[in-house]
Amino acid sequence: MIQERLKTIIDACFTEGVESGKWSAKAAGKYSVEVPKRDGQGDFSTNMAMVMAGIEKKNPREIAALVIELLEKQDIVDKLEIAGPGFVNIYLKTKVWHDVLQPVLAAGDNFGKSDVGRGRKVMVEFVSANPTGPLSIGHGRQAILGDSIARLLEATGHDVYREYYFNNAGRQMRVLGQSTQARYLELLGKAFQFPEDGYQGEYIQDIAQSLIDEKGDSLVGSENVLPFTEKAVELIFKDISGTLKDMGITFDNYFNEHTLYDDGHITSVVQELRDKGLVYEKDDATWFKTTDLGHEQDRVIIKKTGEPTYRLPDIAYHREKFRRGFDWLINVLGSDHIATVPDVLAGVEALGYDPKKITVVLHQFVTLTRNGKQVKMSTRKATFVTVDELLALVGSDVLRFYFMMRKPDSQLEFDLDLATSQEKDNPVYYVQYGHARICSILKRAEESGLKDIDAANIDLSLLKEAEELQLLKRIASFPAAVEDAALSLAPHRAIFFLMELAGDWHSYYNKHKVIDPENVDIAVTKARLCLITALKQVFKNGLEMLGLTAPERM
RNA sequence: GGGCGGGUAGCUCAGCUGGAUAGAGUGUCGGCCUCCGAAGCCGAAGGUCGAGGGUUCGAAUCCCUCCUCGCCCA
Repeated sequence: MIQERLKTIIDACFTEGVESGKWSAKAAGKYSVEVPKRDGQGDFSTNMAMVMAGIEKKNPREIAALVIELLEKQDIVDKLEIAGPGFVNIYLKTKVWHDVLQPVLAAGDNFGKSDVGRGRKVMVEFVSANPTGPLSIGHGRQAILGDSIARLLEATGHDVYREYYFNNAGRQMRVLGQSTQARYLELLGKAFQFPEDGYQGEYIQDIAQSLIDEKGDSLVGSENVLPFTEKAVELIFKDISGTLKDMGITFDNYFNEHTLYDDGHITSVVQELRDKGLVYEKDDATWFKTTDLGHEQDRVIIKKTGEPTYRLPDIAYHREKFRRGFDWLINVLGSDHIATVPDVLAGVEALGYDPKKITVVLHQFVTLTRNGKQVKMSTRKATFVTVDELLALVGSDVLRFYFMMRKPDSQLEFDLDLATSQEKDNPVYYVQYGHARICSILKRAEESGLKDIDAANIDLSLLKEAEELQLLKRIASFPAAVEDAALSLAPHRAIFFLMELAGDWHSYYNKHKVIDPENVDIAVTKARLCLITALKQVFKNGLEMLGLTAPERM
């Protein structure tokens, strides 16, 4: 909130400098206003002079002196200095920082939210796991990543729609049905043949058992695998959505690939591409002429068996997304799906849509370690750890926090021993404890008759400790941090903000008393209560924005 | 062979669109509870930012080559 204000002021000074002939307009938009990394370099600094010096081949420190001439007239500015190679360090009057509290308290639960995304309709597609078994740890990362991106976009005013895309037809499903059928027969003591590449997880037995509970042995002679497949899909989906719900994740829509066939979108995509001369037949297969679109080779879209490859429905699906009126399409995918991306982009572009409106967030895998050794996972062999198991061990907050903590590009190592045996050292508690600690103090304040603190009648200039100013600055930077995390599709940055916020608070707490029974300076106490009330709001908003709880007691 | 993503402290990882003396957590070592909650705080030690070259006032960040790990494609 302060930084934006300062940026506006600096931009005005830049323009003034251009108009008065101090420098040219070439550096417009190229300089930045930043928070310096270390103390003693101002509340903010700008590299404007160095950028201009580079363009105009002049001495940066001389230009910096000209910049200072313009900035020192600004009323929020306290002190200016030229530093290092030509930075202009800016110190603001402390009143500026005291003034941040009242707006925060007035905004309440809305503090940190913005409307930069207003009017922008965005779909986040994620999870999209076919119903062949419980969600694995990799799906868990994707679910949490996608959901937290969606939440951040909502917080910045976007109109967000969450969608889960799946396919319950095809070979995978046939094998699932056959596996269930085999277990069904096995449980009834009949002869059975388990498919060679069948699903070996115990959940298949559970599904078979519930079929027995419902229909007894009436399906023993069935040559049709469909009843088994349908039951399996039904129960697995129920399980998946239950798991998602346990993590606070819901979808606006589950989109079945099959509707693309039923509604004729598959054939119409082929026809449309054919009309554009981008489809031809060769070796009994149908090809998409991606070489015309700058790719290395053409791709098969319909195999000689008549079955489409995955590319075709993917293209048709994305055309539907565009047709449904979304301005921004975000696909959260595991890095193993990277190969599908270029074909889809080429497809929608050929169909006349703008591929730049699609952003693919690729995330690397989760590696799981137990006893210091990596655990190998496979869905089919059922040697995986499920999200359900992890949730039972550590709960939603810890799992979400851990999975949000890393940027998508990084492989994420999830140490089972650490998550289970050393819960107390978990960073999520560090942040939540910060919130609980404030609640505890506020409760105590209330018990001593200090309530209904009204910022308007409190002398906030009494907040002059270095730690207090640090907290005020951190609080003021919250909206920008949210916006940055949201627009960069990087939830981990929001997590880091919260950890830094908690660090500032815990340090302050250990150094200064909010309520000091010995030194009963009621005015200072009131000012500090005002500060931590605002701080509590930031903790709460930040945590809840990311789907985490803000506990009052721990 | 090609594509994508990694390689930063003992370990797990931040480091934004190139900025000042490269950071956090954890681990190790040493301190802090008569005091608003010690799930906390303070301090110390710990680095050839995978290697080499280039671009420039300035490179962990951008470009090239190579090494290495993961995933995908042929």
